[in-house]
Amino acid sequence: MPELPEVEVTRMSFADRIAGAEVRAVHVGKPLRWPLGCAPQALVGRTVLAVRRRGKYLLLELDRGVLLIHLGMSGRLLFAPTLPAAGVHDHFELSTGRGVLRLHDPRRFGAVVFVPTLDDPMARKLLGGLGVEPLTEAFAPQSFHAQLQKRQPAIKQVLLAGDIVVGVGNIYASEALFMAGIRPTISARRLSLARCVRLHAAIREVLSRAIERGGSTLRDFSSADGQNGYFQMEAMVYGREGLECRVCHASIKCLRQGQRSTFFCPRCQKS
DNA sequence: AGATGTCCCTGGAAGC
DNA sequence: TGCTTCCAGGGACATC
Repeated sequence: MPELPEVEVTRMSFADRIAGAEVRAVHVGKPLRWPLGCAPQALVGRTVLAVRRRGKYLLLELDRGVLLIHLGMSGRLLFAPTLPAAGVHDHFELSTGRGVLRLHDPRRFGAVVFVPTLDDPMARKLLGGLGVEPLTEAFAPQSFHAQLQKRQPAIKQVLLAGDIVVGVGNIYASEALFMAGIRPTISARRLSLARCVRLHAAIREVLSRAIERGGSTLRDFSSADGQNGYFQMEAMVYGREGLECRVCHASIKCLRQGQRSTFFCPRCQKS
């Protein structure tokens, strides 16, 4: 399940290599989450200028237009000089002068959408509601606190919504809340400034550490250069229901919030 | 408008 | 062993 770290690691693994490449052919497999938004053939002849990231979206900037790529939860990008013939789960492929970029996505929650510019309505729909980037200066403790003050739902769900801060998915939300000592069920508006400061730091810590480790959470994650240098994350709480807390040895609990599983330590994390 | 629930999809695990 | 059922998850969308 790619969260921000996995998307960023993927980006870094091929951005420099694909920059400047001209598209020579396009292959489209089964439908993804949304239609491509242009005829595949229309991409031929365009040049990839850069690969950027916004939240969990990759932005493949072309000399004319942008391809928005989302990995959904089972998506994986590969970029290599050559690749074997496309299989049943390979749903989008750009052949370029520098290699083949392929989206492999068994569950097809992913998306590849062409937009002429980022002002395009579709681009605005997908990117417009996103919160600040957690690893930039725009993510500041005071404003984070001020935003949370306006939200009634549980802090875990507010983090997942992604409209205050992007990139914190189900796994890292549980981990960051553990690191900050905050119970996932507490209403966001009830968090003191001091606790928001700790949560802010925890989110940055968890995400940046995961990026350093090469995208850590995934059992099946590999970056676009095929490095399966993934680590099974040293999760403190995620997926550890019934096991001992690594800090206090209490039994880790699991509950459902908005159809998602949340893991926490009942002793380390206070309401 | 804010909060909550539903759905998309399929591989793998668990249950019978 | 082979079937069925359940679960995972991001996030747009529908509904209250």
